[in-house]
Amino acid sequence: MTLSNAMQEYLAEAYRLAYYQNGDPYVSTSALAEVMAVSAPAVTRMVQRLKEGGYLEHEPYKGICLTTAGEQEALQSIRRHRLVECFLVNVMRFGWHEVHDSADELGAVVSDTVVNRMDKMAGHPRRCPHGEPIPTQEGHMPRVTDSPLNEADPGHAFVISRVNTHDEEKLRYFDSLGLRPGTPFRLISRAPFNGPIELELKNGAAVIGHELAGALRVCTEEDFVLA
Amino acid sequence: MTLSNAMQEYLAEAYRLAYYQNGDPYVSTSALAEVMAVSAPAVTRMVQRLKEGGYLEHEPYKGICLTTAGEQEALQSIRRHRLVECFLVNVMRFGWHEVHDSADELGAVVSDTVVNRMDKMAGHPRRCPHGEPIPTQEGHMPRVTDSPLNEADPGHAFVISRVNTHDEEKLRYFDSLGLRPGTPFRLISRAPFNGPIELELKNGAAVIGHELAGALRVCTEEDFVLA
DNA sequence: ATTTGAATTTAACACAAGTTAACACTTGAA
DNA sequence: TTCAAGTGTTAACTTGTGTTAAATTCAAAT
Repeated sequence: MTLSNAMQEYLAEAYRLAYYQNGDPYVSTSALAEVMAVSAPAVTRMVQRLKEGGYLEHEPYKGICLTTAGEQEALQSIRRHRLVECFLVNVMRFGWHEVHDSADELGAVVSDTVVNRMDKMAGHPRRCPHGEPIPTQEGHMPRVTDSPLNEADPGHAFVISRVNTHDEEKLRYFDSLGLRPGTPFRLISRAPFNGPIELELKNGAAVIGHELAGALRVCTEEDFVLA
Repeated sequence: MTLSNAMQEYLAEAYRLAYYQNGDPYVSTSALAEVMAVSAPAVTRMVQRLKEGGYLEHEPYKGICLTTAGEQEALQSIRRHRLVECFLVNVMRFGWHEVHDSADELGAVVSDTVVNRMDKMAGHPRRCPHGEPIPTQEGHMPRVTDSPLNEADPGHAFVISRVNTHDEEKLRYFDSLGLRPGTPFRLISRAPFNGPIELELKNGAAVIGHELAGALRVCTEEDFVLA
């Protein structure tokens, strides 16, 4: 069976959801509907088709779980998307906070030849502009070790690892504060009861709310370089 | 009314057909079906929808004819396509003979922002890699004056203006002979009865058949630079 | 002037992907 | 233990784009 673009997108999103919700590998169909901005029944039916193709398991009323084949398709799709993002930012000089939608559209159509050329021109990046790791051509997703900023230990030095939102407004705000993947900083304090979080950047301090901080994942300087 | 990608493609192809078949402005639906690689009824129905939108006139059993609105849409679409081709060739260093299909897919999805950036990075080109003129952002198609190589006067100097085929094999062959848009040469002779055509290039001679020569359009050195 | 064959249009149907509305399952609390 | 609330699935319809088969129109040749 040949996978349509829509099918690949479903697989990719399912993978992303499973990847973030560490623990059980099941993803609910409604979560998928949410991220795909689509109705729940649409998801259920697509899930059935993908199941017939052997790309996932479906435990009714419980959730879905990608098979190896499905995972591979998802990884190829994610790779395309992230490399396109890198190309748009590193080569075409768009802002890292404004490329997600364009990359979505382009990622769906570019041929492997073009993607590989983009990869080369972007300097064989290891992470996308939002800090997410880029799967290898062989379909392996690098592991990253990081944690949400609102759970990190005060007093230590960190680096922004990933910025985990596609909300354009939030991204612009982070960018304006100088908070981008790779930015080093020191975590001064985290006020109790989900209070504000105080950071010290290279040039100046910054304070952000607890919730917003949840979108930022941080790690140590050494951990930032991927294995 | 908002135009789907398919609609834009129909308009663009209709424009191209009308542009090449100088003389009457009517384009037959079967010609459209041919170039779109689609059945005739599909064309007829789409033509009706586009007519309702005011993008073309339809004289049943005779052919279609774009309105000003339809022409503008077509030109925007053609512009996108050709700029993407230029970007793939000038910036990403693909061969001019291998980019048509990729450009088709990409041209359908890139946003205006991205196209304009591509335009800039490609050096604001005046012609696509096959020599076709690029419509302006305001929707004006530059006129080019050239004629088929198999009708040109022997003994004079020319420049390849356009290479008028998408057949990958032919393009590769032209490329291997050094016959590309912009290549200067002298037309030595044209054998009678549609016989072979003899050219003198910068480094060496070349001989090509009458029919193949029909795909090459040539002009004088001065005419090659667009107004 | 008819006829006949090619070109064109109409009609009927296929299929992918979406929607809303109605029905089915699970589960926590009375 | 049962049942109301919330989730998940099935069914029926919509839209966009394609198909093939049948009918229609045009025009050229007898």
